[in-house]
Amino acid sequence: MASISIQKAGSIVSEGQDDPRGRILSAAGQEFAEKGFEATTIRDICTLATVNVAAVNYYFGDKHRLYIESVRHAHEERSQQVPLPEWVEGTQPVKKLRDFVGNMLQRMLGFDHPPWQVRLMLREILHPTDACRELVEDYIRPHFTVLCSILNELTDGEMSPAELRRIGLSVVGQCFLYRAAGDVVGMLIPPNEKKNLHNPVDLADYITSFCLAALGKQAPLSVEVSQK
Amino acid sequence: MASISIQKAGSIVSEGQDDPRGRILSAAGQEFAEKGFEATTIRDICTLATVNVAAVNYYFGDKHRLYIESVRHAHEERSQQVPLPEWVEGTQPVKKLRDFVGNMLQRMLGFDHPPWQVRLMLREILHPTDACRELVEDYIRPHFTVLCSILNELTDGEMSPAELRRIGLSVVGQCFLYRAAGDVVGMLIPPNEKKNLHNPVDLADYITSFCLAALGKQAPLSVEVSQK
DNA sequence: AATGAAGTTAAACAGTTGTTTCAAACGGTT
DNA sequence: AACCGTTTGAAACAACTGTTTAACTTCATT
Repeated sequence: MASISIQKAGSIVSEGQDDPRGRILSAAGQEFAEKGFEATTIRDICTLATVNVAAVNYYFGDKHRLYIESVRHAHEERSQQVPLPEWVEGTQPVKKLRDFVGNMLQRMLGFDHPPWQVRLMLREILHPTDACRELVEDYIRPHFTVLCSILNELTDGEMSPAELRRIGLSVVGQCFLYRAAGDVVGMLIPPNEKKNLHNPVDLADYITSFCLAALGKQAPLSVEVSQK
Repeated sequence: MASISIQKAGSIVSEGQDDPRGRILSAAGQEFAEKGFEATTIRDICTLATVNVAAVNYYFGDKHRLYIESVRHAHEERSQQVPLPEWVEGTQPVKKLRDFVGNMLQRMLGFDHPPWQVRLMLREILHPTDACRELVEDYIRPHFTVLCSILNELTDGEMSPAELRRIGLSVVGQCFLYRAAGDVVGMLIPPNEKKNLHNPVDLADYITSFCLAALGKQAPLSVEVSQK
C-alpha cells in the first residue's frame, strides 16, 4: 500500500498503479493513437484506465487538453525509449549516417510492432492540431538538425543549408513511407519479400547505401554505366 | 500539356446540378477528406449537398457504404484528372523516370492546393479501412508497376523484381513525404525556401536527379569523391 | 474525535449522432 | 382523370457524446 506519492499537481509523478493521472495519460495515448481524437470516447479511456469518467475532467479539464497532454507525454516517453546515438570525436560521417538512419527506423518502426507513442505522433504529423508545434520543436526539429549536420560533414561543407535540408528530407522520406504507409507497402510487395528485405536492419543498410551512392560517397547501386 | 477542362466551382461538372446522388458523393468526399470519417456528420454532408438527411440512407444505405463509394469515386475522378503520361516507342528511360516523378508529384501535390480527392485517398492509405484494397488494386498498384518497369529499363534488366520494388519505394517515399507530412516539412524549412525549392517542378528535377545519381546514371550530387 | 481539503463515485444533463418513419410530391403510363 | 413506383421532406427515434453535479470516501492535520 505504501507508496511515494509526490502529490503536487502538474509535476511528474511515478507511473505506478496508484497514479490515476498517469494511467489516464497512458490509456488516452493508446486510444487516441489507434482511433484518432473524434472516434475515441472519454468513457473508453476511463474504462481502460480503470477510473471514473469524471476523472478526465478533474485532472485535465476537458478532452482536448487531455489530447494535448497525451501527445506531449508520448514524445517525451519516446525520446527516452530511443535516444539519439552518440558518437566519439572523429567518427566517420558515413558511419554516423548509417547509425542515424538505423536509429530513425528503429524509432519509427519499433522493435516488434510499433508502440502507440509513434502512432500517436504520426497522427499529429499527418493531420496537425494544436499539439503539432510543440511536437515539431521539441522532437522532430532536433533530430532533423542532427541529420543535416551529418550530411554537412559528409559533403565536406560544400552544400548550402537549403540543399542539405532537401537531401535530409530525401533520407527521411524513404523511412517515413514504411511507417506512414506501411499497410499499403505490405500490399504492394509479396509477403515473403516483406520478411526478407523490409526489416529495420536491412532497410537501414539499403537506404543509407542509396543516399551515399547519390552523394557519390559509395559506388552506385547499378554498376553498369548508361551510354547516353 | 493537356488542358483539363475543370472550369468552375472546383467540382466536376459531369455530375449535374439535378443529380442528388452525385451531389452527395461529391459533398461527402470533401467532408470526409477534410475531417475524416468519424468527425463528419451526415447532416453536414446533406447541408453541403442541399439534400435531405434521409437521402444518404435512401441512396447509399448507411454512412459506411457512402464512405466506401466516396473513396471509389475519388480515385476514379483523380485517374481521369491526372492520367499517366504516355511515351512513344524508344523514349529514353531517364526521360520516362523524370516524367513519371513529375506526374506523381503533380497528382499528389496538385496545381495550387491539393484537391480533396487526393486528401481522401491519403487518409485511406494512412489508416486503411475496407475501401483500401480496391484503392490499392485499381489506383496505386498500376502506377507502382509502371514505375518498376521504368526502373527495370533504366537498369538494363540487371536488378531483381524485389530490388526494383525497393528502389521504387525510395522514389515514392521522397514524393510521399511532401504530400503526407507537408505541414511539418513547411515548419522545418524557412518560408522563402519553400517557395523557391519546394514546388512540383523543381522537386521533380531534384528527386529524379537524386535517384539517377544513386543508380549511377548521372553524376553524383556531391562532386567530391572520397573513394579509397 | 473533528475538520477540511483532495480524490472518487454514480447519476444526471444537454446536445448530437446515425437512422427510421410516414406522408406528401413528383413523373410518367393507362 | 386515376394509378403506381420513385423520390423528397420534416419530424421523431434511440443511442451515444462530453461534461457537470452533488454526494460520498479517504486521510493527514488539528
